[in-house]
Formats: sequence, C-alpha cells, structure tokens
Amino acid sequence: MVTLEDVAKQAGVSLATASRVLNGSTRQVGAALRARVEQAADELGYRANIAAQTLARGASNVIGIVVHDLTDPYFAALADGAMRAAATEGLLVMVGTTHRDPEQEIAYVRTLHAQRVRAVLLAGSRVADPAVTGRLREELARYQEGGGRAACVGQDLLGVDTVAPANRQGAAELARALAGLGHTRFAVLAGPPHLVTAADRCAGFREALDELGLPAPQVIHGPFDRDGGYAAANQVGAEVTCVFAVNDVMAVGALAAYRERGVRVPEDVSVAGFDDIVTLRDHVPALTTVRLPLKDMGARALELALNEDRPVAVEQVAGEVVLRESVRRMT
Amino acid sequence: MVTLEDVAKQAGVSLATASRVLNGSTRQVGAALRARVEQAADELGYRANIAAQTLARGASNVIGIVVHDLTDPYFAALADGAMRAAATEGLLVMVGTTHRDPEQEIAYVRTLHAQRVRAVLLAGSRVADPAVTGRLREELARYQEGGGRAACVGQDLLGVDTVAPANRQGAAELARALAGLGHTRFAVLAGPPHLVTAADRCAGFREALDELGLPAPQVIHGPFDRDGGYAAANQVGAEVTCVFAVNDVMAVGALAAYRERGVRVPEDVSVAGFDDIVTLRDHVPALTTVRLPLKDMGARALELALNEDRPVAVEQVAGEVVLRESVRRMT
DNA sequence: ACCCTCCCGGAAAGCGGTTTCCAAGTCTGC
DNA sequence: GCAGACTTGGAAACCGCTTTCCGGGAGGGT
Repeated sequence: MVTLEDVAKQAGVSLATASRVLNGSTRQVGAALRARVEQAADELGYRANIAAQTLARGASNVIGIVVHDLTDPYFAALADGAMRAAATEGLLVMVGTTHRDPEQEIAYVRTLHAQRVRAVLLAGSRVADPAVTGRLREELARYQEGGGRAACVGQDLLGVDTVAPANRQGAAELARALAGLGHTRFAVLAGPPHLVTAADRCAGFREALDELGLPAPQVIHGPFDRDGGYAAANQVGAEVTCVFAVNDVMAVGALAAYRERGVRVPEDVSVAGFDDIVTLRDHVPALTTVRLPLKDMGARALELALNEDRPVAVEQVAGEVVLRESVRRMT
Repeated sequence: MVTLEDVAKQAGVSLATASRVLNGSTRQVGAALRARVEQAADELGYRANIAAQTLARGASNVIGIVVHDLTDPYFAALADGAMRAAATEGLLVMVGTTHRDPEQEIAYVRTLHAQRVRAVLLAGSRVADPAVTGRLREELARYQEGGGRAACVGQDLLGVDTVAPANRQGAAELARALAGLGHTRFAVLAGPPHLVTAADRCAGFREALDELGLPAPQVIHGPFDRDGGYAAANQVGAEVTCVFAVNDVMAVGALAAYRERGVRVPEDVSVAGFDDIVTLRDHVPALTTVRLPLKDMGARALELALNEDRPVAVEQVAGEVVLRESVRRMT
C-alpha cells in the first residue's frame, strides 16, 4: 500500500507537508510544493489510511446505525433517512442488524464503541425487559463517557436523545377515526406483549375506545411481522367489524389471510395498520394507517446525536391518520 | 477513553501482556495475570480502539457494501444477505448508498479503500457508459493492488468476482411462458436504456419472442422505479395483451396505473415483473415474475470476495419463472 | 537599516494498539 | 543434577498519520 511517506519522498518534501496538502489542514502550503505533492499522490494512487487518521486525530468520521432488520421497510426507511443526513455531513455509515435479538443490540453498541464511531443510532422498539434495557443503558453510558454520542428512534428508555413516534396518540386518533365511521367491535393484532412499540399502539387504541365508551377490543398477540399478522387474523372473532394491526406489515399479512378465506375487505371486515410504509402504498385494498415520517425521523435522530452538548432531548413525532379503502363506513 | 495502558497499569502488568489477554493472541498468559488483566479491563470498562488495532494489525474486520438505494427492497434483500454472511464471519458492515449516481459509486470505492475495508461489494446494475465503468474499474484495481478484495452483484463488467443474475435467460423464459399462455402482443416497460440490467432483461425478452416468431414488443423506456412503471404503463398500446415490466417495483407501478384507469388485470391486460420481491408477494393481483434468490446472491458475493486468491470468478444465478394471477391464459 | 511579525517547511512526539525479540524461569529426559 | 526445549513476561519497535514546536526567510513599519 502506498503511504504518505512514499508520497512525501517522491515529492521531495517532508511528511508534514504532504499531510498538510493531502488531508485538509488549517495551514497553508506553497503552491509549488502543493502541486508537487498532489502530482506525486496522484501518480502513486495514494489513499489515506483512515484507521491511521482516526487514531492520530482521535476522531472518526463514521457513525453506526443499529436496526432490527434491513429488509423490513420500516427500518430501511429509517436507515435511509439517517444515511442521507450522514452523507450531507460527510460521514460514513456502519450498519448492524440485530434480527430482534437484544443481546445483539448490546453487542453492536460495544463494537461500535470499539470502533470509536462518532455517534450511534439505535432504531426500533425497546423491549419491556428492564434487565436488558439496563445493560444496554450501561453500555451506552460507557460509550458516552468516552465522548461518544447516541440517539434512538423509539421509546425514551435509554437516557439518550430520542425521536419518539407518538404511538399512543397515533393509535388513539386512529381508533377515534374508525369509531367515527361507525365501528364498535374491534380487534387488535397486537404483536408481542413485551415490545414497547406494539404495546403502546395497542394501549393507545384501547384507551381511546374506552374513552368513547366502546367495548374493549379483542387483543391477539403474536409476532410483529407479516406472518404474525396473518396468523392473528385467523383468530379474530366473528363479531368484529374492524381490525387494527399494530403495523402495516402485519396488516398486509392479515389482508392475505382474509383474502385466502374469502373474507372481503372492507365489505366484511375493515383493516387498518400503522406506519404507512411506502412500498405498500399500492396495496389493494389500500391500507388505512397512521403515517409516520420515517425518513425524517432517521435524519432527525442523527442530527440530535451530532448536536453539541445540551440536555438530553426527546422529540415526539406525531402520526397522521390516513383513511384509505381497507376501511369502510358502517351504515 | 480508557486505553490498554490504563488497564495494564491497573493490573500491574506490561502492555504486551494486557494486549495478549484482551485481544486474542496465539500466546498464552498465565492464569493469575490473565485474571488480573480481565478484572482491570472490566472495572475500567475498557474497549479496544479498533482504529489502533487496524493500524497495528494492518487488517480491518470491516467490509463495505455499496448499493443504489436501501429503501428499494431489491437492494435491501441483497444487503441483508451479505450482512448475514458478514456477521457469521465476525465482520462489520459499512453501507453506502449512491442513489444511482455512478460518481457516488466511485467515490464510495475510494472511501472504502481509504478505510482499508477487507472487501467491497458492489450491488446493482452497471451503466452502459464505458467511461464511467472504466473509472470504476481503475478505482477497484487500485484497491485490489493494495490487497483489497472486491465482488459485485450484477454484470461482469468490473473485472472482479461477480454474481450475475441470468437476466437475459430469465426474461427469455418468462417470454416463453407468457407466449405459452397464448399471448402474442407484448409491451416491455424497459427502464432506462443505459442500465445494463434493464437492457438485458428487455433484450432477453425480445429475443425469445423473436425466436418464437412473435411480433416485436412495444418497448417503452423510463425510470427504473415504481413511478417509472406507472408512467410507462400509460403509454402501452391498445393491442397489447401482456406487459412485462423489467422489475417488480415497476410492475407494481404499472398495476397502479391500470387500476386507476379501470383497466382490469389480468382480464384486460396481463402484467409480469422481475425479481420476486418478498414485500410484494401479497400484492393483489399476485405478480407473475422471475424469482431471484437475492439474499443468497448477496451472501454468495461476500463469500466470493473473501475467498482466497484464485482466478476471477463469475457465477450465473438462474431465475425461476413464477406464474401468478397477474397473468391470464388467452383462450 | 533594523527589529518584529508572519508565513511556511521540517523534525519529532504522539495516537493506541500488536508483535518481535530477549531474558528468565520451568519442565523434561538422562 | 544439568543441558536443552518450552513457556511466559516485558521492553521496544513499528503501523501511518496529525500536529506541535522550531527555525529560517520574507515582508512591513519606523
């Protein structure tokens, strides 16, 4: 590999001068030398060794993002938003996927800490297990003690800057909207009980129904993915006229289940989701859902993480109910 | 930040010993010292500085993946496959997104080179511009000269290990299958002419029709995304009974266009795509397409890149025609 | 003309690890 | 009981770059 020393030698200058020319410095270098160095670097095909730079500078230009599953469009959108924001700051992005294993999440924070990344972004729901959350908090705290910065998209459980989707309120608004259409008997495909995002959405929905004086919904737990929605849909009681799946991907699974059983949506049963995943906007029937500005949230989380010292910030992001054809008005 | 020296001091041992205990070495360290070092590291919350390790070892444990767009499920699947494979090898992943800008792609190779990543994976179609391809090749060659490894998913145009989806053959098989159902008048929503993947799929389709003695299809160029499919669908001639969109996402756009216009699929017109994107499997009507094992391809590309020296490998990956309800049999 | 800045080039000290090379034990086998 | 082979701990060189500190020369004010 070509080193800076090779370049300096070839250009007949010192290491210091070569460094100043090639890797941005506040100091000026005379035009003649500057040209010689640049030419030498070009001829030799010099590429700075960033590991060495990081070590010498004591700061890297990499950030880390930890997501559960990149093939889940929810996380893809979040990550994409953060990556665009990172790109505008000239930062590189390291991505880790946990596949919903909290231990993996902790391990990634540790690894990213070891990498001395500038910031760590944690995307995705926390789990309700205080032991796990506690260990993650510790790991993050250690990282931050060493000057690392961190932010999270999801629940404010980690003591770091947080972009928090208003899951409860979004679900509540959705419930009110659906009730406004005349529905009274609901089911919630609620996902795993320990997943805070799922639990919050479910709770917000239930509370709103309660406030409206409507009967409590049938709550069906299961996996937080397409197949979870599919399976859960098959357990929905006959009296239910409207099903709320706590995310869009589950809602699509539920729609598939109904389609296979010959149950018409929305004629026989209405279905709503949450997130407004872009890739699913062309689904038929079009999904009623709560829109979350995922890309912005990812970008915002990065901004928060990078912003200089100030008290820990928690930003609520409101969702917007989007009524589409998967839901019908009861006469 | 806690350094190895701090740990060594606290444990009362030398730097060398501390290093050997904490960061895997071939050499043994006595149980007593080992315990002391481990305890000290734990108490202090030591995290090795990977930049320093990379520098000292001359090898990093990071790989780079360059994709066009993470929110495109095609790339998400590819990246996910590669990331899983990387995780089993204990490698970290750096992801760059180019948003289909070839300059960005080159820039990323340069940056990843500077990072001295172990391997670079380039995912996604090449463009037919020899100048751009040439510069990318050069950049890759430089990287490889320095001991870097590279592989690509797409066309064998870069002189590196390649996992090449059999776009021509897949499209040809699809054409034959569709012709077998009695279709004779086709349109191809062909994407951008300079995009090799799109061009290959289009060409394979046309050639197969030609061999069957069928009339040449109407070819409509446009963007390679959902909106491109939507727009192109509106230009399809009235005589056409079957539309081939060169990827699934475009096909979904086309379906949306037809739906809006009240054209029934498959009754009035049949539509087929390419890729068999998982997220779209629940689309209605279910999309006839050519299945590509995207995750495997991503994983395989990483394997190829990591494998020790041997001649450059090019592996064809066959697609499998999947007939679903978006296509009807002509009577 | 002289003194004081200011500017620019180079030498060298780190940054935080790894690893080679020594030296001092500790085991063996006879 | 002792030479020789192993094992284990430490000192120090080194990885490639940044940056401080110095010194010499040019420019400017009086």
